[in-house]
Amino acid sequence: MTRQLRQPNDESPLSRRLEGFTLLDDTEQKLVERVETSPKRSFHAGSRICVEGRQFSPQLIITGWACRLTDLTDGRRQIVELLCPGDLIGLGALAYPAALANVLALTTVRTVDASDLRSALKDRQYFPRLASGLELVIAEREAFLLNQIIRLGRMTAYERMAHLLIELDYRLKQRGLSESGSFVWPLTQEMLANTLGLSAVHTNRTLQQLRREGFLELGQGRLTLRRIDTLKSVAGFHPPVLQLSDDATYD
Amino acid sequence: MTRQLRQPNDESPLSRRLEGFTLLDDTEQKLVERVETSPKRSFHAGSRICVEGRQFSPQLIITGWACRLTDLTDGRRQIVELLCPGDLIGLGALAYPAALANVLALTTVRTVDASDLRSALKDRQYFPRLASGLELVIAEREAFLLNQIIRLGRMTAYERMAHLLIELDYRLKQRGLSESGSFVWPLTQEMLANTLGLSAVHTNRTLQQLRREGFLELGQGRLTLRRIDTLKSVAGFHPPVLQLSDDATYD
DNA sequence: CGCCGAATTGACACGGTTCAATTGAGGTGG
DNA sequence: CCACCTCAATTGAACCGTGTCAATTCGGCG
Repeated sequence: MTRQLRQPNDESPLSRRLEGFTLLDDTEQKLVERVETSPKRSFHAGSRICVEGRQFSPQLIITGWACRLTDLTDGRRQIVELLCPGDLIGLGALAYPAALANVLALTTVRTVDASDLRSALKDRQYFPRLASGLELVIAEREAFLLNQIIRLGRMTAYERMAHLLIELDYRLKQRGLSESGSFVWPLTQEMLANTLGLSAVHTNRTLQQLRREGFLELGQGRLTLRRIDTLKSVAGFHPPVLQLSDDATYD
Repeated sequence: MTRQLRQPNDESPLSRRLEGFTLLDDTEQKLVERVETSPKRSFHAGSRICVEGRQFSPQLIITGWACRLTDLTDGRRQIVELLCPGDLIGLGALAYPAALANVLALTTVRTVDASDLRSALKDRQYFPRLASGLELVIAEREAFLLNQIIRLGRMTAYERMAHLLIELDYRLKQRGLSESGSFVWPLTQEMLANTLGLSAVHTNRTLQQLRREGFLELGQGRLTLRRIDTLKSVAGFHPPVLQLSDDATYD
């Protein structure tokens, strides 16, 4: 069974990610492909993929964007992280307990069951490289959570936005979903505001400033970053340093 | 070998935490105790426990406080999470790669090697309950990271501070290190500011307001929270909902 | 063509920052 | 045991980044 040629918008975002992290053997590759092609669960925009405090089965996003968010009692709302194709839900701790936050579909989202990936993580001896790869996926996710904390805690609105957009480009590129800084942009300015910890109005103004300065273009559902290198240094963005640990040479 | 009576400030903070999560069998209990009593590594206040981008071995904090932080190029600094006795460093992803952020000792810190705990997590079949307990520890840590994001993104200075202090009380109580809202307080106002994403000046003023209103007392290295229930509702604090998942009854 | 949610704009208020002094408290050496 | 040093805590005043409120415009879709 030969590997199929991949289309620019194919449906194996996780395979792509893992390719960048580690070399899987044939069995592992097949396993991931089987997971990615298994029957999809579909959620329409605005529906809840999982509910805070309720158990749920681990899932892998194949298409569409979602987010994890928390609502405060008075209507304030914070998006904790954005989830794109290739992201896993509920694989952080292995035997994940209840969902720690709501997960909301931002567009139509299709997911597959990721229990088999969880098993591979648990019984790492059977699929050692896959397990290592998934651990890097998890570690990378943590790095992005830390980024979110830095953004909200110590950056100006302008820096926050630049930093987030660069991070998104970085993440999407890994999965073959961004080319030369251009990717689909399904986010409402209100959602973006809830991600960046800003008001919708100020989000709008900051977006305009970046546009005026020629750092980004927005149109028909796509966002394009220009002069990314300049932007990166403005926002102080550094890709996370991830490497498989060599168990022997710790310190 | 009978269980020793524990002093209020004993050196088995992780055992205490795990007791609250899951019931360990004798072997597992002994394993944890062996880890906790193994030779300590000592760090003096201000020294780095691990450096961003460098590999490090997993460690368990036995005494003292530390923090994970990131420095921006221009001197701004954000503390990502505070680490107290009973917290683990470097167990997030199993085969943790490089450190994602610096870890700095805020007081004198003594740690032990936690490799054996990591092994228990990896090969869960040998110590299933311990592994489950550690997974809850990891999940709880994630919940606190999410809390940090909510605080920084959507709360006022006043709420942030109340929320953080309550969370700390909650965490320390689990480990037998806080009684009726009172615990050691080694943090400088500047460090607190770097945690809350505020300036040191405003941190000072907010602290004073809480004091004036009778919500907290600070003196000789201890912090005491008063009228915690009121504070909890002011800050909207809810303890994380953690439960061992029952693999059979997902949805 | 008309509707509705999203994007945009302007004016104003305020939470929090910055800068610059001053006070306080713990530690050290003479 | 006091004088001194240093770092943390505290205070005041001016400034400014963002939030809020309230319209208005735009854009996609039935």
